[in-house]
Amino acid sequence: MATTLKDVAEEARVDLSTASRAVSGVPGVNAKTRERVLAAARRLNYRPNRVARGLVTGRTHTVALIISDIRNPFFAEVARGAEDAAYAASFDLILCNSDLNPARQLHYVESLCEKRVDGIIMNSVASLDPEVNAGLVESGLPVVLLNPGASDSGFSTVCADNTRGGRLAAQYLVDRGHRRIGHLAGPRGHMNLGQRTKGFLSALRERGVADVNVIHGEHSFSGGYEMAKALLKSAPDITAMFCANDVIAFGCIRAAIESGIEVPEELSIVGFDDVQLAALTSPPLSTIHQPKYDLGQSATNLLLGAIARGARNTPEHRLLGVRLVERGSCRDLLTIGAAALSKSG
Amino acid sequence: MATTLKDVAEEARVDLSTASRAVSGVPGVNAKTRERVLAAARRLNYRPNRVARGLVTGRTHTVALIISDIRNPFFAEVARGAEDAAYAASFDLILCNSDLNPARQLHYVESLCEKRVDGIIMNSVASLDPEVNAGLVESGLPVVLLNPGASDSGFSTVCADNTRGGRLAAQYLVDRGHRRIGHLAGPRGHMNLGQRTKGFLSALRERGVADVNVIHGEHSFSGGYEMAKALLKSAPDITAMFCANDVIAFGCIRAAIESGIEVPEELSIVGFDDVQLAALTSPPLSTIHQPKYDLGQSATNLLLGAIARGARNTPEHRLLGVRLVERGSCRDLLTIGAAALSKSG
DNA sequence: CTGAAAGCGCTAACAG
DNA sequence: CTGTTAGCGCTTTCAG
Repeated sequence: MATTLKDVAEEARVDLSTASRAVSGVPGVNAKTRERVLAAARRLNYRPNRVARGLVTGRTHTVALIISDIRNPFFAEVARGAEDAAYAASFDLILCNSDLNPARQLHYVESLCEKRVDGIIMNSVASLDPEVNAGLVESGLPVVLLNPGASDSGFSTVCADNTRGGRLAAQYLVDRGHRRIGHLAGPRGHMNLGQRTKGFLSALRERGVADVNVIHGEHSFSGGYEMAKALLKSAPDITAMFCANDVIAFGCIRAAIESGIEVPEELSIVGFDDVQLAALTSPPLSTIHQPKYDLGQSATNLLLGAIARGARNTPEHRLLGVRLVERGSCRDLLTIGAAALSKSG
Repeated sequence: MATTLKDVAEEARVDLSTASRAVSGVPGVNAKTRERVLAAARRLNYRPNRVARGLVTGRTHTVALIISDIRNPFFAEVARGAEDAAYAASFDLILCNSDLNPARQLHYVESLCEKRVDGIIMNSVASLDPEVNAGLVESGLPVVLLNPGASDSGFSTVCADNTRGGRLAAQYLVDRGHRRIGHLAGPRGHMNLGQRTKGFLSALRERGVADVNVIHGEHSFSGGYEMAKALLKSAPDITAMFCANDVIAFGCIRAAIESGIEVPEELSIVGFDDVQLAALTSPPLSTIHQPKYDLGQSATNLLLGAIARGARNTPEHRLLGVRLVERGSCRDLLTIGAAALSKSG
């Protein structure tokens, strides 16, 4: 069917091995012969078969990215950073959506190993069987985690400073006079979101704020909507809400609107991620910014480095900075004018 | 290094080929022997090498999706539909972002061919070299296009009824009294967006509306922002704007806000796609809904079918329905109250 | 610098 | 039902 290297070799009247050398560009080949082979290849419209090459070299020039859902704009941004880095190095990127489902994640990991991808970037699901995890480490397949990672997981990690982000949110809210606060935390056991919660709560505690309602749920638009509905009902007197990510915050805004609660007049909301559309919601969302594209790019470059090095490397851990972006979703309770206005309204 | 089928065969004291049959689950194997092989495989923690298998079977169980940018929420939705369909069939999905750059798209297509992916789903870039295109068709590699496609391209296509969507937008605006209209069309030569423009303009013409300003640019947030700025300056008297997609519309809203133009009071805006966050902007965006997830899923299933069938099939063309979703970004100029209000304002 | 030969790990006729 | 024998298309020693 397709023309093979053998055809090219015959056409150029050289041995298969010489054709191989010429085509893959290794040094020791006579310039004339090489040109002859290349010409023959062009004439026959030759396309090297990477599968065959992969079988002998043991490298596929392919990496995989396992995330929960590409529809979350945060991950879209990460994926783009990852793909750009992969593309720059002539690698391809396999995209996997796990929905945080351990079974689905496991399926991906196994399938990817069988396909001999050169490396994997993923959010470790806490519930990934420790035995499988150990097997993965032992297999020597380069893996970069997009979360802080269990201290000893043995993998490299790249993630934003979630704890600090959580603290920033707490500080911001408390500085503006909020004392009865809600927190939409997302799924239990999620490492990144969990750190945000941890940082948020500890900063709150340090500031003597004890009245905080934490609720868990899915870290999606509808999850945010549902958590907000529930919390708004069980604790109607809260004045501010910290959402573990922007998409949750969007769901929260929607829930507030439907409940006739004005944002930020009656309820202040802080998100996390600083997704592009955070600037476009009504009101625009104040949120913790993290470098999403860089996260994907950095993780991929780290992975690519490990692959190139070949040998088992000592894990490296990168922590990327965060900052608060102030927009219009929070009210300052300490500003007299605003306070008076609200009391009278 | 990794344990191979040969190891398993030795461990189970059978021939390599028998081990192969047992592992790949072909019928003619004694139940006892099969169990013995499977046990050995488990004991040795055997992982079949799909690369090797791929070399002999000629199938990689991998398909690719080439889009312009995964950060466009429309494509994130499409990609998820595609990945779910692939996952359901035990295929993997390689994600490629072309930015509509012909060189980058070409690079992907060649690289994917060399990697022997089983099929490709993509937005054909008009400027993809016709010769390359022909070569692709001739190669017999299954391809599904996410756009109407040049009549004769020889590929299957799956896309929304863009023309009808454009007509819907025109009708809606005209019915509400708009006569001086702008259109942010996106990049020249883009097939999907081009059809929207075509449908929009022809419906406008049929209704006797001649005063329409069309402007081209990138089909991104910043592209929308820039096109809107330019158009708002050159034709400040327009009362409505049809944006070729939602992301453009978001940029348009931002431009209007910055120019002190109120939406929808002074400027009505209609988008296209009905991206999830269209409901959350201020004001919420009225837009043409298209089934994004289904698009990706349907395209993938079509592709998978072609792959399974093996032989070259006659191209199939699927056109998915659209509908207008009315939200808050358009004003009805024919409503007396509103009109009076605006005149006095 | 080039050719000969071996083999990557697996499947697929073909005999027995 | 199982073993024998060829490869899939390519890289990579090893000689010459």
